[in-house]
Amino acid sequence: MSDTTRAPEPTVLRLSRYHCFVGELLADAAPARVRSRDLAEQLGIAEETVRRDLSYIDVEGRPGAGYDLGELHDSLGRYLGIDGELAFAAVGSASMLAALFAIFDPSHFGMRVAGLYSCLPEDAGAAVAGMAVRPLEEIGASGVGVTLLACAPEKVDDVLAALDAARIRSVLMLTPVLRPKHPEGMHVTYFRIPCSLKSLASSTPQGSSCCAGGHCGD
Amino acid sequence: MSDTTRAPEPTVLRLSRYHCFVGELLADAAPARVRSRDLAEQLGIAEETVRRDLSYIDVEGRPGAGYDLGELHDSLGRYLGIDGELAFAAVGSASMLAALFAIFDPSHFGMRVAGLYSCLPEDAGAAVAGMAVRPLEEIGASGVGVTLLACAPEKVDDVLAALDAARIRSVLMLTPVLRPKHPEGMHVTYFRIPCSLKSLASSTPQGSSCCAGGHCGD
DNA sequence: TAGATTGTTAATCGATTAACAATC
DNA sequence: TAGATTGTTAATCGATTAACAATC
Repeated sequence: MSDTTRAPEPTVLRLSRYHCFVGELLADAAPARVRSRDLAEQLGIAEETVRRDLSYIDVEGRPGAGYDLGELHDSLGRYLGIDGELAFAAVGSASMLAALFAIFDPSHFGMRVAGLYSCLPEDAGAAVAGMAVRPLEEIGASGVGVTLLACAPEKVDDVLAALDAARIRSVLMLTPVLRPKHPEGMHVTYFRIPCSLKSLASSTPQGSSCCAGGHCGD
Repeated sequence: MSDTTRAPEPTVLRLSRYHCFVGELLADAAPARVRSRDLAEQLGIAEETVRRDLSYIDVEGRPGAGYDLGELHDSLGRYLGIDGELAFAAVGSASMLAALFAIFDPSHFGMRVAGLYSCLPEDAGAAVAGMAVRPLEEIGASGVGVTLLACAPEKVDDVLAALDAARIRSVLMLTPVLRPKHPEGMHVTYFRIPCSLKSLASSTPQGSSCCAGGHCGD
């Protein structure tokens, strides 16, 4: 029922999980409706949490019958600022990009690669998954807002500066660096591989949980 | 001052960041002491949070003079269950492993690769960074507790089952899958690349924040 | 209508921040 | 001692869970 206040960060992360999940249900020609309980069970969270989360977006559930899949997917996408497919750029060596898209198929999640970029001269002319790898300098022309970054650690500061110059505000950072030089106003999500491995070392054997993350949420 | 209760998840994640950071300070031959304020500034958190976090581990700060770097590092490592270097295994194609260790040097974070494993027959005999890539079936012999997983999505369930059989309790999962078959009692941290990219799409241009999440914390 | 599930308010839980006495 | 910073208690903040009236 579209709460006026902005959803908190953990909620936004779950909303994007619902978006992925509902998108898959639609592709699978599943029943036309889902209940908060279904979502909750599949994603391992409480059903009250699902309803509370959905209260931030503009969708009407039907008491007794749940939510219409199509409406829910559209509304989630609208809230997340995704118009149809989410376009994003990726930066890294050609071999990193190839390895990455071997484990992550954007089309499976309703996403689309808007451009591939490398800062290595030897990657000039390379192609990954049928797409040309361009020099990083050209990223400004991509018109993209979100970027996945997996370059060598010593290049991170330069790449962030280049992304900032290209007016890219949002970056998902896979390369682990302790203290990157953070351009003003840029929103960077860090996947801290070493930190997460270390914190796993300490964890008592129990059920799952996420990143993100912090940010990550489960 | 070593609180008896177990530290909450967000705290554990920060403790592992302190461990990385203090480890780097030690390697840099920095001054022999740090104050909670220094840690807080460098990692972008409040200094009260740092002190509260450190109250869970067995270290004594000196009022007016902060913490001894060596003591702090040892105590953090002890709490996290890291004896010297943290050994971990990595699972993925040889090309994925090569790309990964090009952006992430474990030795820089006080970590050590205990073994590399692939489930692809064509990777037999391959080597990455001077280390042999072994068939996944041999992972039981590694004796390792923590594993980084970046295999193809269709292999995820099989690999998780193999890790479970090898008594590995903790996994950091890089491959995005909506609903992996989760072996009982296994602790899995998910880096959800598509979800994080989607939630970045919605984010208003502001300062940084983490993962993973969530789990990630900043 | 009866049954089921939503949307929302109130209660709980947990983590972060503030404040300050203890102390090196 | 005076100055600075720790360790801890209390206050705040925010998110999750529980409960239930509204409603399809």
